[in-house]
Order: sequence, then structure tokens, then C-alpha cells
Amino acid sequence: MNRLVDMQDALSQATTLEEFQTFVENLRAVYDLEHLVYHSVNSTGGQYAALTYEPVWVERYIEQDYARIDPVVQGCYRQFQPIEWKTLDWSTKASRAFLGEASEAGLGNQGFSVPIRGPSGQFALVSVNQKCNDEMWASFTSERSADLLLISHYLNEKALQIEGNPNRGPTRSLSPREKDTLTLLATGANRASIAETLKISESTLRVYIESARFKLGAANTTHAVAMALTHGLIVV
Amino acid sequence: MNRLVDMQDALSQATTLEEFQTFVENLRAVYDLEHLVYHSVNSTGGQYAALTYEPVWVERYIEQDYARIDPVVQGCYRQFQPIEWKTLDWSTKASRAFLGEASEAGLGNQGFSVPIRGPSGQFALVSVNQKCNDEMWASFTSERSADLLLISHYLNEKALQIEGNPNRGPTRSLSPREKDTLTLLATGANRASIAETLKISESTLRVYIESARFKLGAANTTHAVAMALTHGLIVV
DNA sequence: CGATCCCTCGCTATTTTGGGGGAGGGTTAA
DNA sequence: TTAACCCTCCCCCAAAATAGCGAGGGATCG
Repeated sequence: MNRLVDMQDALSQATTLEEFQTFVENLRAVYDLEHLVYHSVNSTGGQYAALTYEPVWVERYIEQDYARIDPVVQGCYRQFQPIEWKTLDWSTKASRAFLGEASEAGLGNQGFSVPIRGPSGQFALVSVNQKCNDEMWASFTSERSADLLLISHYLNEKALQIEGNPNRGPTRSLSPREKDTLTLLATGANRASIAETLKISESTLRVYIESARFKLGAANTTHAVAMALTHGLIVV
Repeated sequence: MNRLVDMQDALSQATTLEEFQTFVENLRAVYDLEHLVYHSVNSTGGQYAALTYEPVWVERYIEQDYARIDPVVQGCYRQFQPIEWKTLDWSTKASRAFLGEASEAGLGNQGFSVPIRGPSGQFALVSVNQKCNDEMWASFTSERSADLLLISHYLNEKALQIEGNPNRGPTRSLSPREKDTLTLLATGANRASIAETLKISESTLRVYIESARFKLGAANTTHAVAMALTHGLIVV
């Protein structure tokens, strides 16, 4: 387990994306893997990765927006547990084509990916890739799964830290009533029913909505609710 | 590290909530902690926990809906890293009252919590609690933080497995246009400006909003955006 | 080849929200 | 004792969103 301790030490030194990338490359070498990938995905198509794949493949992946069809990404997105690539559904046409291209780009036949989730819907995955037979791979993944979980956690922690956390700006705190209001709005209730629930007049309710909007600098109610959610001010 | 392996074995036997609860109790004993808590806060406001707190405290916690003001829950909700309770903000009146009650209920002065997130916005936290001085606690948490991360992961995996995923079944995935739409709505844009941004007519845009609402079972646009956010379908 | 979904656009009401004003009384901290 | 919040309530009117209909063309999959 020394490797993990060393890793944390080395990782704590990294403060830039370049150092992060170098770290991932070193980690690949230490574990004697074909490839190691940290891949952060967000739903709007933005993505950031530190990886050891061929640049050509990476470029094509981004250009073709393969994250949308990549069975590994899609599979991880719906699971909590790490995923063995072999267990994924490679039957669709798109998947097959994707697999073919990936093989050509030098990816091994074995793969294992760990989903990681952070606040505000942040999502990333750490994948390891190898060329070997099923038996050897099963042995590797069962022995190293705990390591991989921890590595994934530390990598994501570092990535979030380097990217800077999005909760920038002095978000003024909301009053209890404002929280109640936004929370109920987030459940889809309209002003009339919320007023009834909170046993106040709709006029009063409007004051809360408006003051919450003002405090958050939100353009409208939906915006205010979205901001409150992503800033963790309310939990629905 | 044998303890962790044993733990996984023992946990794999558990198939019911009662066994899960017993497992948590045993784990508390093994690590010689005052308390150990697995607390799942689901997005509809419901919560499920396996813990070693006094039943009276648990009842009060649920009855008063303390999850909404509990600084540990609130803090974990917006962090990726585990949290040391001492670093939280205990200055507000509600926090202080909460802390007072918690102490009376037998909670120790030291605490450490690990946030865990699963698919569809699932959120849980694992907390450990102890009565001891700062130095001893710092030593414990630094030595055991990796253990705790893994424990949290395995506990959540098991909890998800036991609970099954019936409530998250009908969440159909959103089409790209629907995601675009909800994402822009979450930024506070109105329909006119979104239509302009996406270079489509407002009529078309309305179809997306309505189909997204329908798919998510949302009562209105704000609800749909909130659901998409908490389920991790969009990221702002 | 039909079912199903996605993308695109239109119409007329009706309902809901938002903007901009007020007002009074309570608590808390400088 | 002020100032700065917080909670509560009211008015009018304009703007925006929603409900409930419709239409056609394209891709995909069984």
C-alpha cells in the first residue's frame, strides 16, 4: 500500500493540468498498464481528460463527440459500481464501430472503469486499459479494485481543485422562508399551493421569491431554483 | 487491510436492511468508534439510514426534518472531499441548537463524514463519531481515511443493491435538444432568448420543454429543471 | 414496413409570474 | 438606538408561460 501513500504525496505537488497529466502518465507506468485515463464529462458536451491514449484517437473522440455514444461512459453514468468493459453491451452498430476504431487506436482488449461523482452533478470516470487474457485481467482487477477506487477519488479531488470550484462568489445565504419557498418551487408547486402549504398569503410568498431571486442574482424563478440547487443551498 | 477484506465478505452476505443495520453496528465495534452512520438522503426528501445513534435522537431528527439544517449534511452536499465536523460552520443559531441536542443525545465531540454520490442524483453520507481529543482524532482520521472511503463505497453499493432501483425506473433519458433547452432554462434564459440561441422557433422550443416535462413527470418548467439537475441529467 | 422517437413549426385561449409600488411589526447586532 | 434584516400582508397591470390542439419530414430498429 506504499504506492498509494506515495501517490498522494506526489499528487499533492501537482498544481497545474500539465503536472496532473504527467502524474497520470507516471501512474500508468507504476501499475504497468497499457493506458490510464481520467475523464471528466459534463452534460453540455464539455469534457476534460488526462490520459495516455494516442493524441490522434483523443482528437477523433472529441471531434466526433464520442462521449455521447461511448458505451463505457454511458454505462458508468448509470452505475455506481466500477464496470468491467466486457460486461457492457457492444451489440449496437454504433458500439461496434466505436470498438473497432478504439482497437485501431491501440487500446487493449481489457478495460475497467470507475465512475466518480462530485457536487453539482459533476461526473468523471477513471479507466484502466490492458492487453492480456481474461484470467490475468480478472486477477488484476480483483486485486487492485480497492486501489483503483482510491486512485479515482484522489484524481477527481485533484482535478476539481485544479479546475477551481464553481461555487465562486459570495453567495448570500437565504433566509429559512426563502429556502422553504425555493425548495417547494423545486418540487413543482405553484405559488398558490406553496402559499397554502406554508400557511401564508400568496403576497407574502412573492416577497420571498423576489428576495431570493435578488440575493442570488437570478433572472427568474427557475434560475433561482437552479442556482440554489447547484450551490447546495437547498436539497430536494 | 485484512479488516477491509473481511468486511467485504461479511457485507456480501447481507441481503436485507436488518442485516445491513447489524453490519453497521459490528463495523462500529471493530473500529472502536462511538458511532457509525450510513445516511442516504434521497432527492424526494425521503431518507434512509443504518446507524448506531440512540433511537430517540433518530426519531427527533426525522420528526424535525433536521437533514435540512444539519451542517454535516449541508456541508457534505456541496463537497467532494470528506469533511471534518470541526471545520463546519456552527455559528448560526440553528446549528448551535442542533449541536446542543446532538450532544445530549450522546454524540461525541469529534466527527468525520464522507459524501457519496450515485447515479440519478443519489446522495448519501457515512459518518463516524467519537469522544476524544483533537490530537487523537486527527491521528485516527488521517490513518483511516482511505479505509473510510472504501467502507463508504461498499456500504453505498450494498444499500443501492438492497433498496433496488424501483423509484428511478421511469426516468427516461432526455434528447440532446431537451438537454440543451433545460440547460439554458437553468441559466435563467426565457423562451424567446433560448429559441434565438438555439436558432429554432419558440414553437419548437416549447415542444422540447413540454416533452422534457412529460418525460420527467414534472409539474412545470422549474420542476423539470430541478429534476434534471438533481438527477444529474444536466450540468450548469 | 410500421412503430417510435426526434426535430421542426403553427394556432388560440387561459393561467401563472413578474415589476413596481406600498404597509406594519419583530429580532438582532453594531 | 439605529440599521438591517426577517416575516407578514395588500394593490394594479403587463409579460410570460402553459394547455390543448394541429402539422410534416427524418432516422432507427425490429
